[in-house]
Amino acid sequence: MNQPTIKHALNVKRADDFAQWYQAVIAEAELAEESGVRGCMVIKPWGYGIWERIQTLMDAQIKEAGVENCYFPLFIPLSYFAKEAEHVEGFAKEMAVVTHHRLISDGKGGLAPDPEARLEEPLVVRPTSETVIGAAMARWVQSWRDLPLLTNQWANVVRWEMRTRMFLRTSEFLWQEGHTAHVDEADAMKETLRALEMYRAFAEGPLAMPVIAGAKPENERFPGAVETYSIEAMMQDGKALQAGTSHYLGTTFAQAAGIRYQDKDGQQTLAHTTSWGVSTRLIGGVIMTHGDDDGLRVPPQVAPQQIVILPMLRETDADEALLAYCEEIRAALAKQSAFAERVRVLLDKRPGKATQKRWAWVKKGVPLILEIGGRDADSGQVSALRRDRLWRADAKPNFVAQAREAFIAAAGAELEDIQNALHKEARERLHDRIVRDVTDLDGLRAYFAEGVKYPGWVELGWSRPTGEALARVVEQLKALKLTIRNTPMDAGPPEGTCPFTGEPAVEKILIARAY
RNA sequence: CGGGGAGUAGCGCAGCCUGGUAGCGCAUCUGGUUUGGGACCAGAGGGUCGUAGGUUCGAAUCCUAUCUCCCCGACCA
Repeated sequence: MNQPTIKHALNVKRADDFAQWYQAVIAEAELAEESGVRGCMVIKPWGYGIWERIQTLMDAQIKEAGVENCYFPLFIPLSYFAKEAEHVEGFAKEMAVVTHHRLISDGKGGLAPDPEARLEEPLVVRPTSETVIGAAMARWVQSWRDLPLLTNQWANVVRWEMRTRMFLRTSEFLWQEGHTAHVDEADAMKETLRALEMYRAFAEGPLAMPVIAGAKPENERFPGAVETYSIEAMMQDGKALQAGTSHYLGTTFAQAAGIRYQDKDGQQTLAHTTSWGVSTRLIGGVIMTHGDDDGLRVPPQVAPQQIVILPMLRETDADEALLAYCEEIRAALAKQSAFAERVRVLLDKRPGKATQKRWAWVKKGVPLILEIGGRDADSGQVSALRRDRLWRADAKPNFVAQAREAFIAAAGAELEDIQNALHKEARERLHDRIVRDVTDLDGLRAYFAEGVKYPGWVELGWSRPTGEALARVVEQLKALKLTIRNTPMDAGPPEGTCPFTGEPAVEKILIARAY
């Protein structure tokens, strides 16, 4: 018996070369491309459309929480950074610096910075905005009545990374950074955890990307933070991706910027601040969570288009009637709802065969494709292809012919079903690949042994060493190319002893290879 | 930033060693034949060979510098 062979849309498979597959998806789905500038990318309409969906949905949630959007400058005076030693040390190695404000001819037909136009104080291109927002907060906060002060900005930031990967680590990236100031630790911590929970729910919901929320170990904290929390997602190659962070900054930045308020007793008191963010890295997470050997699969909630209609044009007089039929269906679908929003549907009228255009949309990962021909129009039907169930057992595309009205009525529910199916698949993978029976270093070594292709994560109890003792643990793990991801919020109490120190375990941690 | 690899048509590549008018496949365009599931035939268009210098009568090819990308490492809220 001949097993039918599926002819996949990509020529690189995940199992053969995951890194190359990742890049193939980005190229073939037209998400982004190289820009000619080191570490920077051009985000193309389909990729940016996903980012806009992320922005739209998350911005609503940020506002729901009472946080207001602002915009702060791209350029930060160098002296702002100098005020907080730990913070500047954390970012010093990767900052872009503006030193001149004018160019002159270099006499060889080119241009060069004008030595006469050197800035008295260099400006740093923001790697993050704690310092400049802190300075503003110091002006805005006078009284306990001004707190909490809840701000957010959507912006680009620059970090001069040594090694870049599209969406995962680029020199310039887009993000949202929330910055808040509070009267005390309790209120600031509450906000820190609110943001973390917002990210967790956002990843699990609109992105259909299961994550583990937890506290970062001391060595992975944001420079200047008292406590850092993260959500960690598992990619299909078993590596962890830090997909969002939330920091309780204590009074570190309040001290540096002078964010003080007069409390109810009339005392000048330092505010407690937080910061939290997610970035275009989320798109990298979506790719590596949901992509398959035919390209991307975009969760319907963040898909720029949820349904694409491909008329089977034949360059005859019949085309006009077919397009009219398709347009009726488009208009009817656009009135349907999914996820409490209008369905986003595109009638792709571009000339060309439906069969050719289909594969472009498959690679882009649009959740539903409708191919409609004259016979469908005559019989009042549509042929629907779900991106998450692309192939039939006989290795042909899994088109399902349905009565037009029935399809339209069920379209919203079907999109929600696709969203759930993607989430379920990813959630099962995550849960299957977190192992809990590894209790010592040999076990770790065996689990993450070379040649084991897609390991997952290990959850184990440890004694939470600090300082030098923690540094030794980090070294040991580094030798195995492993990192501590976080202490899951809901892991429960640990048992036994710490595999690193031999002391009683006090909490559970996740250990994984990471992006 | 260290080690390795690579930049030639939109994409994938050959040509380079041994210098002599730029090639293949896919895609694109035109015509024809087909067409309810990733069509076929014929013809055509498209390239400052990453960039800048140098050697040479002549450079994709040799030399130098530089930019960008990929892999490994270091680094990485």
